[in-house]
Amino acid sequence: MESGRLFFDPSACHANMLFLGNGDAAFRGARSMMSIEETSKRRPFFSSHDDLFDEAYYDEQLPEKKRRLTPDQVHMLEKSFETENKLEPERKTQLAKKLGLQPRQVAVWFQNRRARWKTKQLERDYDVLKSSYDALLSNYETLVKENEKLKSEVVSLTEKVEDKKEENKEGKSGKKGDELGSEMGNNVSDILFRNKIEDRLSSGSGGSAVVDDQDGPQLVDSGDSYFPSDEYTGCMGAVDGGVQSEEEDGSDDSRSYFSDVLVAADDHHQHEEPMGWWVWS
DNA sequence: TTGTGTTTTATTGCCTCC
DNA sequence: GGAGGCAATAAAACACAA
Repeated sequence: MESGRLFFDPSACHANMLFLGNGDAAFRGARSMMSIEETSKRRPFFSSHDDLFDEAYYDEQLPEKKRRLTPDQVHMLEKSFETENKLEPERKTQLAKKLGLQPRQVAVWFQNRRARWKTKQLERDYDVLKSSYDALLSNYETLVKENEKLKSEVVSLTEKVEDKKEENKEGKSGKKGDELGSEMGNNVSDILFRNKIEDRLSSGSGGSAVVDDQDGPQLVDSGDSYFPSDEYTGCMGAVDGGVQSEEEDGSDDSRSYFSDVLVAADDHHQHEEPMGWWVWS
């Protein structure tokens, strides 16, 4: 990208917090003035904060290349980032003074830190979505199996009914064929009805929405939500607890990176209930 | 030691907001 | 128009296996 690079000059910083001044604009204006005749001399990174102001060192090692911040500096920046991930000018100046850095460096650090946070957030969002998808898929597969089972039950009972009808036609039964058929039919209805009730009770749902083994879950528009709320909440609760962790929120905006998109999609589908579970607090 | 992959620091250009 | 944010990118610093 760029042909000439600019390097932080700690000696200049030491002398006067640098000619760049406080603002990024000043930096941007002034940066073209800086030359980059680099030396190949390098120094690892500061081993302590005091090294920053080790004049003797800079006298012999100028100019400097890019170097890492000390663990202490990083720690303080992290703490500051945790409380607020955006940087007002005053705080930037204060932090810079406190850490012996240029305000520009502090600003850049925050910018990069926000980018890292965002990347992590996307990873977390992906994990959440994937777990959610897996749970739904498994639920769907269970329902499909159950559906198959019930269908075969219906087929076998229907066959029995037909057999009985046949028997009756041949006069081997005391009951009339129509009566028997109707009786058996009622039995089938009873079984199906009971199954339905049990299904509702056991799943806690408002009834299975999956009525056919198509390519995926199909919504039967009964006026209910597509996903039974308690079932879904339970699922997401588990997912949520499992995935979020590792990295601090570090911001007042610590919600799912996808939440806006999902809510937007939700609106688009005229869904009445907010998909609150996409958002962690 | 060296090659390679990852992380961190910094720059550039574009965009938005006031 | 200036200030500041972000995405994309460069390049130094670092880690680590071979």
